[in-house]
This record gives sequence, C-alpha cells and structure tokens, in this order.
Amino acid sequence: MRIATWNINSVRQRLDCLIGYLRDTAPDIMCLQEIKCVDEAFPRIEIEALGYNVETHGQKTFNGVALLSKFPLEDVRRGLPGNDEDGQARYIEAVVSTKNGALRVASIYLPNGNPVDTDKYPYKISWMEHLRAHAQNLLCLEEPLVLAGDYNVIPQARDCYDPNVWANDALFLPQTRLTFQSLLNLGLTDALRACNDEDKTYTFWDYQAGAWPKNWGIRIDHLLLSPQAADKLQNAHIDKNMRALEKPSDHVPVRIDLSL
DNA sequence: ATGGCGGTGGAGCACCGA
Repeated sequence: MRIATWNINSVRQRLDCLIGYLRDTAPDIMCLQEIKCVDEAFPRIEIEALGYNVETHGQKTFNGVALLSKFPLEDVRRGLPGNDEDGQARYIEAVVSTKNGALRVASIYLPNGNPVDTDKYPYKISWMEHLRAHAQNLLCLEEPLVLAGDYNVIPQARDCYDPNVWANDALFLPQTRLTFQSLLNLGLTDALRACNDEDKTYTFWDYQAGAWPKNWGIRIDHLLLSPQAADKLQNAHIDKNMRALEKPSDHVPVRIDLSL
C-alpha cells in the first residue's frame, strides 16, 4: 500500500506533472492540497482514466484538498468536526477498504499563519487545536490512520536550511512547534523521521531567489501515522526530482509504503 | 533570503503563499 501527499499548487496548472507521477510512482492513495479550484473544475475524468476514485473538497481560487484512491473511498468527511464556521476547504478524510481491512486517510492543508501579527496566526493555532481534538478521537478507533498533508510546520531546526531565517515565521515559531508536538504526543509517528534521520530532507523550495538550486528548503509536508499504521511502515521517501520538472509545484510529493 | 516566483480572478494589479 503506497500513500503519497503533495501540495500541488493548482491541480489545473499541474495536471501533466500529476498524471506522470501517478503513472510512474503509482500510489494507491494520493492526498492533494491547494487544488485551487471548485469541485466541478477538478480534472476528474483524466484521473479516473488512470484507475482512481476521486473525492474533492474544493473552493474558488484558494486552498482545496482531494483524495485519489485505487480502492473505494467511503465515509467521506469534508472539513474538521467542530470547525463548522471555517469557510476554508482544508480537510478531507475517508475510509479506504482493502482486502486486508480498512485504512483511514486524511488530506490536510494546515493554514500558513503569516503574518503572525494578524488574525491569521490565531486562526492557524485554532485550526491545529481542532485537528488535535479530532485526531484524538480517531486514535480511539485503534485502526490504521494516516494524516497526510501540508502542515505548514517546520518541526525542528534541522528541518530548514537556516533556522535564523525562519525564527519569527509562523511555520517555525515556538508556539507552532509546540502545538505540532502536542499532536505527535497523542501517539502519532512522523513517518519520514521514523525512516530517515538525515538532515536537509526538504519538501518545499520557494520559487524566489534561486531557493531550489541553492537547496534553501524546508520540511513542512508530513505523514503522521497511528500506532496501527506505524507498525506497518516499510519506508518513506521524498520525491525531490519533482521539483526539477518544467513548471513544478514549489512542494514535492512525500510517500510511504505500508505492508497492508 | 526575499526585486528577483507563480497561482487566481479577470483583464489592472491586488492578494495569497511560505
């Protein structure tokens, strides 16, 4: 069972990249963020032609998340429970039925939170607290669970090129990292770190200032696993080559293999 | 490290992202 997550930065601009990735890497489940379109505008036909079921939670212009799966998607949840006043499409979850049992997967686009002296930062922290509360409930189910997406959190200093540059940024502020850690402390495993202890394992490089050729990256895209999923973890990989394509997203996919 | 990119909407350029 291969599960990938990718902030695609507009699915319509990136359709060729996406189709190539689905063909070459063949994830069973693909979690997308920043599709930047309404549900009706999602290139559903093209993706279904590759053998995927498609569930979207889109909105006009900004945000938007989706789940693609070779297995049927059931019990689809759009939006975080207890966050009904949130007009931003940042969360979609579903149960994937396989012959070896059920697996629950969510595609998450956590708010950026900048600038930190505006209401965007408290919105980010509040959103993280809603996510933690929901994760706590899901963990009670004691089933394989993968919470994958763009968390907009740099967990540790070694997850960015220069911690001094990010010191006052919403992605790296102590409160951001502590709130993320409190999510992990529920018993979730950061899949990449469970498999790879190397530094400079980045998932995002800014379009500006030659960040990619200079390897000025950050690691903000994560797959968090319940104990029942972590027990099945075989490997985790960052598809860094995707940043070198024509018209790339500024994020690259991250993927795991589970023995499921 | 930030002028320097790139997406959206709409037909200029503001807004957003990280």
